[in-house]
Amino acid sequence: MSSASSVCEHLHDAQHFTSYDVTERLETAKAQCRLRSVRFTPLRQQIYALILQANKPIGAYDLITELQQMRMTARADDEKASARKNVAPPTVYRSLEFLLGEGLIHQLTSINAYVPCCHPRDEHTAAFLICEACQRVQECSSLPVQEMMNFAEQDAGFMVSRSVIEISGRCQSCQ
Amino acid sequence: MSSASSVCEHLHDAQHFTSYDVTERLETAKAQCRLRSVRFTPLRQQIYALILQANKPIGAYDLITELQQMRMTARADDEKASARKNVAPPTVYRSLEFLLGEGLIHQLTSINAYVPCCHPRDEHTAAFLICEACQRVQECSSLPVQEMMNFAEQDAGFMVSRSVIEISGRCQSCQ
DNA sequence: TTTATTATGTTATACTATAACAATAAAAAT
DNA sequence: ATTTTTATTGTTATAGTATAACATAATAAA
Repeated sequence: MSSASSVCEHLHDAQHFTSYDVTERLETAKAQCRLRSVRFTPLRQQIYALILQANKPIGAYDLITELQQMRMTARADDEKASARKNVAPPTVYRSLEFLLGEGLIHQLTSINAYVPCCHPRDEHTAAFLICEACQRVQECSSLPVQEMMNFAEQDAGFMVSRSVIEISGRCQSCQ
Repeated sequence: MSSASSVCEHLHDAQHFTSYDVTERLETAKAQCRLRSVRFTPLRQQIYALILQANKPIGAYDLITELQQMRMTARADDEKASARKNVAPPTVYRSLEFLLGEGLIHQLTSINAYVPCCHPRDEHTAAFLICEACQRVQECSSLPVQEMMNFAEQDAGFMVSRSVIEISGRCQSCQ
């Protein structure tokens, strides 16, 4: 069985494809949140957009920096550019929590970073292949991952509440 | 196929068994380090012993605290108990690095803690089942884990350098 | 014994994340 | 429409985890 259908890269190196992708995904996310009647606020959208645009795992404090820059340039248009305040950690951590809860992003615990989810629709246990060279991340929900979970639940009698499956190394194109 | 042989709990709740175990493991580790001609210094032994005795994942700063107490009580015998200095983070982190390198312990990245390895001999990719109720950790090198790695290497063409497979939940006896 | 190497001590700091409370904005109820 | 309630964001402070850089001490090699 080919694994192609169960692997999804988060980086698409053709730039036009990437930007198109972001808009589309944002719209999809908006629709999804409307359906669930949860509030996809401007802040949450901004942070989701930043994660989508990053094209690689992005850390919370990187997001803070980027948000800060967005706000600075936004205020520069106004007269009152002096009043630009800092973005504090809770501001982004709370939105990250929301996005994680809605299944729009994944947390990469082993490298303290976040990536968009490539199948935001359904609940799924995912494994991640993290390339240390090009920073690309492949999200896998393939058979072996499910077998791992089955092993835990059936053979070990374990009731899973959270799984962290993260494999670092070099991806195919970086060898 | 039974999974019993591929699962190893780190907590043995009969106390006498635990203490015996620690001594034995320490001796085994000493022998192993002698063979490899690496230095299993007193500090490293102390830290390894603390991790063995903990019977559950233990954090770096917990180790610092315990080390500090060990040194305080040790100095209390001396006259010069006043000169007891703090144990600083690098002191334990360096020993942890050593123990990880020698395969004597594992790092649980998702909970920032460390456990003894139950098969210190051979190189192995391991998964961990972490019980959030009783804190016990099961280390698994079973088939599904190997299949995960095979999937990454063969299907995805990935060259693995590090793997983090940590599943949290409730173990069989805690449901 | 001297020299080189390895390990530990020490100080400072970076990085990641959360607690607690205040202010604001949106939704629900009246 | 206005009040009341709820949810979100701002703000300040701090907790928790880890490493850099350099000094000292202990061990191994020459």
